[in-house]
Amino acid sequence: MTVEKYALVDCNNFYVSCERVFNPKLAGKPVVVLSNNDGCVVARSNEAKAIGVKMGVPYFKVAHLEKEQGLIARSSNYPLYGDMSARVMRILSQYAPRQEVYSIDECFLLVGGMSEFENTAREIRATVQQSLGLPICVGIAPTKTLAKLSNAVAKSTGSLGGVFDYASVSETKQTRILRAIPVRDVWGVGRKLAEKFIAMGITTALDLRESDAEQMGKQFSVVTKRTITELRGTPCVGMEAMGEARKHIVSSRSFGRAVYTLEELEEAVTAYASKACEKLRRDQSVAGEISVVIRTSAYADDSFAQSGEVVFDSATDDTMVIVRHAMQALRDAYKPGYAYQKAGVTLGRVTPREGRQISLFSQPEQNEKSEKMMKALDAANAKWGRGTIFLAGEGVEKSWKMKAEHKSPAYTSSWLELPRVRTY
DNA sequence: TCTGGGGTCCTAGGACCC
DNA sequence: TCTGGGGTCCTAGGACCC
Repeated sequence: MTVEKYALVDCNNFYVSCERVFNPKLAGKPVVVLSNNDGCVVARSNEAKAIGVKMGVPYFKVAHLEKEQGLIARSSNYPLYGDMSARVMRILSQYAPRQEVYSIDECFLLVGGMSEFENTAREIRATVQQSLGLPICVGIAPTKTLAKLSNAVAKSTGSLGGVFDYASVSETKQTRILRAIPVRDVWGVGRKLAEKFIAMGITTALDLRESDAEQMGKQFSVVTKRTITELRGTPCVGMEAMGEARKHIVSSRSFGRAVYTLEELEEAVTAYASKACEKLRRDQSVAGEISVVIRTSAYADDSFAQSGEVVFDSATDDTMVIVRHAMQALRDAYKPGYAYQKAGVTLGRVTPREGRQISLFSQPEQNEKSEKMMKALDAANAKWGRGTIFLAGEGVEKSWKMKAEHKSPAYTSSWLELPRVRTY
């Protein structure tokens, strides 16, 4: 019988590491990458962690560290991170029969039948460092939940050299490891659950492992029961199939300043809906419904949010049709007199394009025409860069656009922004 | 002054049906 | 005024993830 074995490979401080690849001056310094709109800290170098910058903190609260401690902030550059991610994942995929890309910076590998994956993991680590300049860590264990924890151990214990195999240590040692991990740090235990667990006296990963799985399952949910079972070494969360299309597609952004008028909201929502449609077509899907949300700052005392929805007669991927529905949904939601800070568009009832239901009332010529138009639009934007062709409704000034004041160039995905190499 | 964005899954409860 | 029981489906909302 083969024992299940999972490896979780995770890039260290991924966004910061990507920035450092193209800007070596950032090495060894406290660096953070900010969320869209330069709002919150979403990635930190070890040096930034060391001077006390917390994950998710609003940047204005730590900006004083620029002067005091030499903290460096970068705006997020998702085209760069996405491209680097694809390169890492391609390399990793070569080392195991099955790969599940779990997020932009981590993936699971199913390494069940492979003996001694630990050595392979070290080789992977060296390869990624050598070819991309990105540091990674690998956790290996009989379940995904334990692989996540093992990865954290690999990351926090310098002497391990970035790789830790849970099964390679004694049960006593395993118990000691779990005792040192706060229950909040277990995969699947969020803030709310952690509060409840702690109130029950379950404060560590070990406490959770030793709790009554049946009883906890009844009291909370099957998710909790699965987590407990996985902590005991019995896998219940398998590998997800790759390439399944999303069921919802969201495009939302905060504005760089407050927005009051319907006209400006129309521009923003047109832009967001167009972007969602691009994702939709890339997935080879069609959508049957759109909802538009507009909101004021969530942190204001009188915060206000309203949404509108439109269900389509037939599912479509046509930007112009969808934008028209989006405008309807927006007008349903809009109330004058508010300082809007954010708008978002969600496409719902998303299904594969193949085998979709065509409305009884639509004309085939119409469909063909729209298909050609969308193909041309996507091709132009792929060739000459996003935003080469866009609907006039997006507006040209876009004065509501988000802030990105510390942005690095799109080194790997735009011909105009390639890094320059100087020789002497 | 300044607080992200994009997903998934699970559950409870209502609607509806026989 | 009295007034069954059980099943399914759908949706909204909550919790989680990175």
